[in-house]
Amino acid sequence: MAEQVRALLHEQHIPEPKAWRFAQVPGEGVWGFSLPFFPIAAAEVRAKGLKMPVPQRAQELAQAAAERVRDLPGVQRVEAVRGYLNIYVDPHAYGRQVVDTVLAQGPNFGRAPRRGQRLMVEFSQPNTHKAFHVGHLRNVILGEAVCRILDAAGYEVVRANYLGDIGWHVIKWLWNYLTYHQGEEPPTEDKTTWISQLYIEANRRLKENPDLEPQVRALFHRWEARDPELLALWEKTRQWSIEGFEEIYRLLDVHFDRVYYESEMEEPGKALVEELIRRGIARDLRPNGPVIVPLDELLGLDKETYRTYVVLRSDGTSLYATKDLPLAIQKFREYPDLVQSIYVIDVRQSLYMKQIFKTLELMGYEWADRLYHLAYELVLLPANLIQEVQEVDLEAEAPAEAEGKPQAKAASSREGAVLLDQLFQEAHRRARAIVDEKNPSLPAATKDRVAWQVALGALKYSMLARENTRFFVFNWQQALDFNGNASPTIQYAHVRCASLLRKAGGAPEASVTPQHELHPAEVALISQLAAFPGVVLRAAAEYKPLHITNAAFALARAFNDFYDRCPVLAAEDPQVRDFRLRLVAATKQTLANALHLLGIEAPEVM
RNA sequence: GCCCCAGUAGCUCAACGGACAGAGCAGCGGCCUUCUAAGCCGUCGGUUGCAGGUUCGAAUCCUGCCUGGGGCACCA
Repeated sequence: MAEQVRALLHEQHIPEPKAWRFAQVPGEGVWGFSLPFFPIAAAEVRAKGLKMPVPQRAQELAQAAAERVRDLPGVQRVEAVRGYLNIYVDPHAYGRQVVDTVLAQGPNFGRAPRRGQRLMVEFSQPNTHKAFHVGHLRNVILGEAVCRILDAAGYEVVRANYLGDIGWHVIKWLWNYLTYHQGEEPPTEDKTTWISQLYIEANRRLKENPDLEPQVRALFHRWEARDPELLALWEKTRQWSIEGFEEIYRLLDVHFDRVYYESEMEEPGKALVEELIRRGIARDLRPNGPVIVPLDELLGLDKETYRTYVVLRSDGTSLYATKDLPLAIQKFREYPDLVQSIYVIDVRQSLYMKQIFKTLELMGYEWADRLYHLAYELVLLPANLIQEVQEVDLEAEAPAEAEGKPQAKAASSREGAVLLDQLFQEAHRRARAIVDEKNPSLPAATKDRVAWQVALGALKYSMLARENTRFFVFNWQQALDFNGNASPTIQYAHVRCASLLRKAGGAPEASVTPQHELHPAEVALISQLAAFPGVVLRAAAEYKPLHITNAAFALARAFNDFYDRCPVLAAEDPQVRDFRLRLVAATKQTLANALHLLGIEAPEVM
């Protein structure tokens, strides 16, 4: 269709507008192409020196084009309005085509052809021997959604995790365990909470009694000396942590293809630092200073840009910075064909990430320009939760906020509060209460399952339905708001579709061309379906699940509107009924596909 | 001091340089003997932080400023 119009315009020597939009024309209940003629008009006025307002010339051009396009096959109506050429296509043929496409492609609707390109997404990156809390949740949910979206956009995605399995926090935990909990085992369920309690306890003991610190330092030396007994305990307890994480990942429906360990990067990292020094990229200031990569100096930049990258402590012990270099290299060694290596990491690490990338570039790795930092903002805790946090937050410093200032505090890794288990249980409790209220006749087991689908969906959706780089202020009410622009609205639309299809015994398999005059609600719904594949590509290109949540919500709203206005089962004309049933089936499929990209389940009943 | 991000309805947020800046929540008023009311409709609500600039056209791009948050050598 677009091709035909394009060819015709070309034939008639009418310049072709640059921006092609296939969309509903504002205010109209039908759809078509919308072409603005302003750029051409502007160019013309400039070139020929016409004394004429651009909008007027645009309108003239649009009108001229309209005359030519009018008789094309498939074109139902053409109009030139305020400089736009609107070409309306035959809604019956188009409606059938959209519905047929969705139903033919099924779960693949919205999925692009395979590109034969692989990329890696590193996300989650929890520390072992520590809590996993709401602050970590956004990372996991975002990372997983981005992976699913990239996969749908045709990439082969390698999901990578990077476990912080060593460092002072681990040593502190081990010290507390050895000294006060020798021989204890975690519970079979919710290991993470147990582990995190021991960590909080370790911090409390050390804060209350700083004299104990030499014990911890002594333990660190035993670690450095690779004391076999300590190593064995470390491995065992680390495994508990990992099992705890797996519980959470299972619940969130997240998996990883490759797990890297921080502890494995320590030796290679130190070796790399030596190489950097040898090659004159790094400067060794030991023992009076650290090993640094003076990036701005090396690049001859007068203005502070990359600043100075510290790669090794003055005492020779390693930093995160030491280990991130070999990690990046290891990834490309294993997967040389990666077209991109994405790091889902807190926006505060932006400068640090740039330093890593630049250093790798200076080292001559040709893939350095394929590294990408996907930044996201923190989850904040509002004032009413801070109190709760502080009760268990014995490591963080007391907040010194002024009176009257909006109080929000980052849910940083030091804080134990709002653990995931607590959050999930509360979410489930609330969702279950609503299921009981809305649909009391469901069997208890079904109610329970639906409550999980709704609860997790609401949490995931609330974190994805905003710009990655905007703060997410956590509060129970909003995170678990089941109305409006939230996942239950979308799930509910899916349930309504399922219900209609159940009652009808499924949708007709054969293609149906609607003969009736389509209701504006039907047109709007079909438009939403047609837009979905484009939205997926855009979400992938920008790494923004937000586009998917917006599209899913718009689709759910369009469906609810349709549901309210257009009888399906009760339609008098069997052909209308058949077409609408197929439309319902297509909507159900697209809603399910969209929810899947967000990692959210689509219930059959709720 | 340098750098990054944000500032849009009372609140939380959308909006590919394009048509009248849209949703949800909260408020008010309607719609369930009829396909699940977790829904739908109506209504109220805006000088898109300020001032310039570019453009036929700016919430969007550029410059400056204001406000808030964050980052800047051995934390992770």
